[in-house]
Amino acid sequence: MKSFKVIYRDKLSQARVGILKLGNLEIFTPLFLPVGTLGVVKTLSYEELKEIGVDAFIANAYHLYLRPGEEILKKFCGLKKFINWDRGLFTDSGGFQIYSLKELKKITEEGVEFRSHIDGSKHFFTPEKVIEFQAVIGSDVSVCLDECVEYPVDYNYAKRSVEVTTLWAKRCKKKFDEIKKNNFGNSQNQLLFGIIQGSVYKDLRKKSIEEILSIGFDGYAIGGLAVGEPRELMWEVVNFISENLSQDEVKYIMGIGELEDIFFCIEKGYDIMDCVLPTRNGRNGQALTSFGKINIKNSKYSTDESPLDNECSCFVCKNYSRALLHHYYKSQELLVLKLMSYHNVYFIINLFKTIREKIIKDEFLRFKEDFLKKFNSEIC
RNA sequence: GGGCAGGUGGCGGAGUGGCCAAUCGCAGCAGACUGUAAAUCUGCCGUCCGUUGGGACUACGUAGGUUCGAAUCCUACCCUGCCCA
Repeated sequence: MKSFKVIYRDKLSQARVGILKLGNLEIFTPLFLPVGTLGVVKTLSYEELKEIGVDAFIANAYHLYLRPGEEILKKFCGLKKFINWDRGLFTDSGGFQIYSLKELKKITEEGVEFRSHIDGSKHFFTPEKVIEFQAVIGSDVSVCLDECVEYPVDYNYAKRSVEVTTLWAKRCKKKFDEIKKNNFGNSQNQLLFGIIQGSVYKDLRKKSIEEILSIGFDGYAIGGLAVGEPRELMWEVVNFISENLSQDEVKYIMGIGELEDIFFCIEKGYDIMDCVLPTRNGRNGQALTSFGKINIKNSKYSTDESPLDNECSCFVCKNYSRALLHHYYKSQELLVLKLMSYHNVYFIINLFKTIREKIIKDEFLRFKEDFLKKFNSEIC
């Protein structure tokens, strides 16, 4: 029983619209996942996420392991029950933390030892443990433990990380099947995605694709991109991977969130992406608008009566002027963090919705061109 | 009227003869952020010139003085706070 089905393919590009089945849920792709590392999309309530139209978000196993921790999640029968969220939930394995917590980790073939960024305590994560813990979390989609390497990284190290990632993927898959058989965990229909690594080296990407594909997963995630490499290089790799991955599988490109990159990836046939940018940048004062990005901290907005984006219909744009948001930001009024996050998530979720509509009408490429032209005009 | 403490860049507050255009914090100005150690981080922040190295000018209450050299020492004055009368 396949959990993913393409329902429409763009005639002019590889963009497609699909349906991802997560238990009883049916979610349309291309899908954008806001990031809710600790089980919450920072500043936003679950009611607000639903109001915006968020179908799924992604939480993080490493962070949830440190707090609230396994016991609490077991007690509440998983994260979805704990937070009372009945839409989609993805979890990341902690592979990204191998990259982002690089001073606090020690990696071996067996697994990875983290020193907690909270109290310095040591924790050893094996592929099996990460799978087991994601079962406890009860996410709809879990991912394998992988080694996300930084950029630049030398070829030999990248090669080794591909090997480790493959080795771990096999162990993850084995543990996952075991868990399914024993009916362990808090998700009846959890899926497991494999992760492809290989940095910017095409032969390594190819090797990783072949190895991960041969293990066989419910979907395929692409990791290790958008970690500092030049955009052109990233696009080249994105394109290469797309050409070498089966077009029938669901493809999840991890960590992508700049609008130009989102359009590029969708055009190349990727179905799912996630990013902290709408929320993090929102908290840092940046708003996405139809006419480009604006930084609400800038003094020029102190008297601006217009909304963040006069083409946006979110409640923030209906009720709050740029001047007011500027005032809140300058006064460190906490409400602004929510308002900015809300708008940005709304903006991007809405954009994905429009993109799906445009794909079905074979207007994706034209829409992409028009949208980016306007977005880069920066007349806001 | 007397005593004590003090007056430093938009504010707070270091400095107490050369390394001082002056630590630091705040405020201000701008930039960054791509599977969140992020309500974070970085840069600028006397004026003018220079892409950089740097240069010129004006400045530590006011006015004088000592000194090769003063925000720093001396004199007078002005002002602020506290205490006494």
